[in-house]
Amino acid sequence: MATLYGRVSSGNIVQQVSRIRCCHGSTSVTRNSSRSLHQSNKKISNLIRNGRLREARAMFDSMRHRDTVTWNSMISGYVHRREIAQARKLFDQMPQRDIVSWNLIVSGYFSCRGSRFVDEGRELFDLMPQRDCVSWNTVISGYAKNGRMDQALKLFNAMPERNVVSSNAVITGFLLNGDVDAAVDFFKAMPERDSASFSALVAGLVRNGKLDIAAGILRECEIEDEGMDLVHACNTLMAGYGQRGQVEEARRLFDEIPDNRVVGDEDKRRFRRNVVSWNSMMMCYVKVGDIVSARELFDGMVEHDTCSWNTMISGYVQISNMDEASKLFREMPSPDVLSWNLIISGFTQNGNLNLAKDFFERMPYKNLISWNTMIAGYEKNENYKGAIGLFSQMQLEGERPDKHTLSSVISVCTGLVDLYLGKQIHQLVIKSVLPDSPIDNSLITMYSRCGAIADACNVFNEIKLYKDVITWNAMIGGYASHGFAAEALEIFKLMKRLKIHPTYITFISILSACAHAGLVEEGRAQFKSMINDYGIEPRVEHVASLVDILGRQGELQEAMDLINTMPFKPDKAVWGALLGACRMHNNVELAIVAAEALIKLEPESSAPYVLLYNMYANLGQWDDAENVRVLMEEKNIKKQTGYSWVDS
DNA sequence: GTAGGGTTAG
Repeated sequence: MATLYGRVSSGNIVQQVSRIRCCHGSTSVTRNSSRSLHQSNKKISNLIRNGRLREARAMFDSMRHRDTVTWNSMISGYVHRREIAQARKLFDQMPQRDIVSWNLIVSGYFSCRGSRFVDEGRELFDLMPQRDCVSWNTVISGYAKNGRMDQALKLFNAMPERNVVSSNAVITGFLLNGDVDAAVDFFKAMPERDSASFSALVAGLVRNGKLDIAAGILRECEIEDEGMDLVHACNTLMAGYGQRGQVEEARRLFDEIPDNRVVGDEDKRRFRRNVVSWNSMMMCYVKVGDIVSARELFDGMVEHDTCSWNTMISGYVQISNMDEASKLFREMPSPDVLSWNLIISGFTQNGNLNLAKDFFERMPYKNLISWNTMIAGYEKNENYKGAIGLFSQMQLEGERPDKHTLSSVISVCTGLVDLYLGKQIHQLVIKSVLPDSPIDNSLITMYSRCGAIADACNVFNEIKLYKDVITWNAMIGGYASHGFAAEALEIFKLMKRLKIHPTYITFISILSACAHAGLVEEGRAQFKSMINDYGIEPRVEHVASLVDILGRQGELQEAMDLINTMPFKPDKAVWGALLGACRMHNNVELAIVAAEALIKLEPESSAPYVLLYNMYANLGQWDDAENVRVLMEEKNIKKQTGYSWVDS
């Protein structure tokens, strides 16, 4: 049965909207209960602010009296979490909607990505019984953020009363679309600016890489807009310099902002450095690894906020100075989740899983990043069992894995060569994550490492989003390692046709494919093409394959010359390839050279001895063969499994 | 309880 005010979700929406009244709370409650209602509302909004939406909802459900503010608070909680369906449900259920309720639900739709939601939000805006400035600005900024500048501008021009907020949203919109000139022109023509206008402009310019334009405007306006608080804008520009490693530029700007530690107002400009200025400058130093300068700033600050401590800690974590990092962690007054996460990731980077786990278990509150850090830590340190254990524990505790979690767990499957588990995780990926190239890439690697080249191929073919170099490398590498040289070369051709630039890793796979398939001329040609067409410097891995290729063809001298002339030290793969070729072509002379080199690199390995022994035996030189065996015994080298004295 | 801008992170 329809209530007095109707339900917006069903029936003729326009008729129902006309019945909706705007009220401000209930008037029929006593003074006492209205006071407690006010208290409850406050509690709910506090819970929501602290991200405890579930508890807020439980409280909401248990309340006997609710007013419009109660409903609105709850809706805002869902809007914040982008749970638009839940928000809409409440909106439809609430007995009385005021203009805030409408603004909330419209903003909810616009902050969900996707044109379906944007259009729905607009539809609701058109249905609103009345609109205020906030309503208009919500929609303008909503359109701007979703790349629909034409509609944003249409509304901007149509709105009855503009304010600075509307204009600031337009600036942000232009810059999100990369329209730098339009943004600057619009900004200069604005009848009124506030500090947020500057922040929006500078932030957008920095995002578009126009740091010089931003610096110029700040300089110009310092005079023009005297008294304006430009510290936010300066901080943003500083951070922009830092992101690009331009520490000197950042420092110059930092030094230009009047020092907040100086007492007495010598400077005419009102704004001063704030904590964020110090933090940003510190971050610049941390980014380039200048920990000494960062620490100097840290010690010179008048007040530290949590971010200052965390930035400093992350600096020490970056240079693996865990003593100093944990010292700061102990000293800081109130570590937050990020501080804990930083310490944990620091310990895992240093291979200290026990300490990391220790901290992880002592955390007062974990978030998704905590779990991801710990799982990735286990994976990187090849403690696969630990990683899997945590993965199931996190799900038991109700934390939903995201793409970072799944990517770590896929790597675990790769490390364990566990196809069964890998397929399960793949199902989970399909269910829970949007298309993502890094995930697809690691799936390809996982499948091919597990020997399931057909599955790898399926993932590769079904990629809808975008195949990057890593995708191609993974697939080519998969084919190469399974001996499918023709397929590897085929998709390599396709990749080049699509103008994807190969990397040195691509050529490692290509050359090894050629070597294993005995494609001598192809291999030579690819090696040359790598250098001449793609300007990629050969590495030792490439040379190893080329030696292999040449050796198989019997060009042992050419292979030896290549080894002698290459600009880096040959490794065991290079000598191993040569030795194998010598064995194939019965060249004892070079075999001795290769074997000796291998023995020098790996004195405890039996493989070179065994190969030499077999060669002599094959040639009937039993005395020499016996010498090798005796030598092995003298050096106490045990034959490893997998090698046979009796060659086929 | 609703609209625009800034620093930290796996």
